[in-house]
Amino acid sequence: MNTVKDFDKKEAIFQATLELISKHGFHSSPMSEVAKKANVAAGTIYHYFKSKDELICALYVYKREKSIQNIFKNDDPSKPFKDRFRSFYLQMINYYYTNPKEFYFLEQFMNSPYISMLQKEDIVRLEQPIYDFLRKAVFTQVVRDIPPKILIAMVTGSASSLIKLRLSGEFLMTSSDLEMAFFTCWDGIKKP
Amino acid sequence: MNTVKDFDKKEAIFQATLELISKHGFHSSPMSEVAKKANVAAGTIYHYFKSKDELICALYVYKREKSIQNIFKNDDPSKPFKDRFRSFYLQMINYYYTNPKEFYFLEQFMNSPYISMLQKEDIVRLEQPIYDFLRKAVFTQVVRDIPPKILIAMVTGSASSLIKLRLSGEFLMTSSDLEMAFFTCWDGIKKP
Amino acid sequence: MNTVKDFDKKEAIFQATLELISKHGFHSSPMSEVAKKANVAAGTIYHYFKSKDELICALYVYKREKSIQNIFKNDDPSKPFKDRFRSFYLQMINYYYTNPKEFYFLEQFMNSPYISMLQKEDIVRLEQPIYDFLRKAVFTQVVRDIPPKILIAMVTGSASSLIKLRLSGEFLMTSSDLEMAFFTCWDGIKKP
Amino acid sequence: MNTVKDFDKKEAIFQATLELISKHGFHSSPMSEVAKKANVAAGTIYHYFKSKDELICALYVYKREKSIQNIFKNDDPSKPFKDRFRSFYLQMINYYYTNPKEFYFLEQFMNSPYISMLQKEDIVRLEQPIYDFLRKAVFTQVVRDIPPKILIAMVTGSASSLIKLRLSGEFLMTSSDLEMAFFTCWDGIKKP
DNA sequence: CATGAATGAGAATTCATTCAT
DNA sequence: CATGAATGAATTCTCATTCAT
Repeated sequence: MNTVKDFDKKEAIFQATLELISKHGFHSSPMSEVAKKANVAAGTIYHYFKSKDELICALYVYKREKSIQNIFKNDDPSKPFKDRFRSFYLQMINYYYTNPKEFYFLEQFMNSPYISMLQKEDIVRLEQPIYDFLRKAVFTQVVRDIPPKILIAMVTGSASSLIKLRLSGEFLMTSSDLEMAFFTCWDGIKKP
Repeated sequence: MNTVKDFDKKEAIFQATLELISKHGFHSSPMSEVAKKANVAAGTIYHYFKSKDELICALYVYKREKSIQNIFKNDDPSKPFKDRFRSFYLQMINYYYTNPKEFYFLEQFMNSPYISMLQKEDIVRLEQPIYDFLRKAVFTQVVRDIPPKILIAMVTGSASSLIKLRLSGEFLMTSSDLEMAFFTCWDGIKKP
Repeated sequence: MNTVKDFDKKEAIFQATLELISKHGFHSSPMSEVAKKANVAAGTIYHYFKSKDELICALYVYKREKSIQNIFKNDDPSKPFKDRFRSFYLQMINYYYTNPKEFYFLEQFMNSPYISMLQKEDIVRLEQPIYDFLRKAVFTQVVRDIPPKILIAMVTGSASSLIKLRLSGEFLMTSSDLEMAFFTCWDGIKKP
Repeated sequence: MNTVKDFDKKEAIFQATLELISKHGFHSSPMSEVAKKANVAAGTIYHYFKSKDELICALYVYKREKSIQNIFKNDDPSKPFKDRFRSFYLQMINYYYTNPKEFYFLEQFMNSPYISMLQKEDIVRLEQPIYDFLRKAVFTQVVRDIPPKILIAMVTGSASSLIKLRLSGEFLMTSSDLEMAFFTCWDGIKKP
């Protein structure tokens, strides 16, 4: 009945799962460890989620939604698209750079068989904001006339790789590097 | 009994592992299943690989090397770089599209904690061909003056996402789509 | 709030337990399911019964008593014993045939280690009506001079098996079949 | 490969399961206890049986077959049916009296939802010997013209109850009691 | 070298029971 | 009295790995 407490527990389970999986992977993150880290009993997890798989999928949807929201939070539709895209692109890199657990978890999920457990609707819904963002730009002729799906793939794919590189620590990325990366991306997708 | 047979067995184990993991993921691909699919006894796998982790890492190195070789197999250094890059980019997409098991396995590996089990040298060595390819282009001023690492990330990241999209089957990619994708990438990285 | 409601709740718990156990067995009938089916909270069950075992035992005693009462409800001591026995035998078969949940539950209980949790007195008391019924018949020499316990066993054992057969649905039992079954039993136990 | 050893292990698992379940019931007989009692590792059980349910069902089929064989082992078709039936009936009581674990296990199984997990063919096959035995007697007019299924039910049902009574220890059954029980049964089923 | 039965630690999950509200 | 979230011990089952043959 206590919604605050409920929220706290579910949130704690999410957080613990995120931390463990982002670090150790799906199969080295036993429910017992999740429980311990979340300060709940193992059985409690099963009040909130039917199974480990369901917990993982729910966490994906939750974290995916949250990051998309965050990435678009400073979007100003009144600005020129190039500026909006710049903000989007850099914010994406920045958000995941400062939230590496989210990043590692999401990437792991998207590149594993788990992704195929999601409902088609969920996948579509999660992608919607980016889809709309880029589709409108194609429509208004600011951006190359390519199927938005392809645009999304290329833009997010290149960003993901950059984030991975940056997080790896093997390469120190300056803000000038990021600026160049943005131009590399932008010059590719803008209407030639 | 002889090296040929050994090779066959090792190859069979690799193939079985690839098929299982690409489809079911790391966990959900028990050694007993690998053995069954490879037509060898479970214990036999341990003559060729110290552990499951080692098998998986060896498979990664093996398949990574093979795909890089394949992607560069038609590279003609005498041609203009733009042509070479076009061939490289489209061949990458094509190779993984026609070898989805390899693609799914490699992506899963690279986005999981397994990647950190590899030796630094291995990682560097595997990346070397692409690194050299792009570094030279930067050096000869055909391509934007960006750290090659960043270039690699952006190019391969966008290609990966395209392959994933294409393999998902949810979007039918025509050769004209691919051509546009190539230009999108090229216009981004070429010297402005 | 009041005794009526109490009665209702206890009854609802009994009914839910009966339905679940008769269908799924003792394990596979969790208290949480019982609670759900009875429309009470899990904790509420523990106001009426100390434990699951106690609930099950109480349900046995309750349902056993009820069925014995029902089976004897048309007994007319003024009639000849053969008629009374016929009515008893056929009513037993009929009662359980029309109350299969009760039957399956009672049989499961009696053939499981649960039966040994009951107090000796309870067992004796539950059996008393049948015991008296048959003992008197032995005494008045209408029935073979066999220890009543043995008579009870044979009569109820054959009836149980018939009910099981009939409930199984694999054999359609006509009223003439039942009549013959009665004679088979009667001719066996009557004074030769 | 070692068939003798294999046999020993499977047999040991069967024996351990029988002892535990006959005494404690299905749900108080954990696989870990079975393993301990059988002197094998828990995992070993799963080499022989896919699941606990399958183990239990296999044990039922195995023990059922064995007891039927035993009950008929002294059957002499050249003798008059009455004698054969007497031997059958008393041997049934005797066999289970001297093999109480088998009896308790079989009864528990047959009166639980487990029975419905068996294949129809298995059930028919297991019953076949008794069915043939009684059907022939009906055919040759030695026994009442009742559907054999009903005969089986009545005969085995009464025998089961007698065995239960005898095993309970609350009633000391003499051989004269058994003789009377036989006549009670026989006089019921014989052609009047 | 090859086998595959056997191991047993460890994983996911269940569920009777409790207790703060 | 009633609730049902929370507990955590117990249970089933999996699977990487070993080793006698």
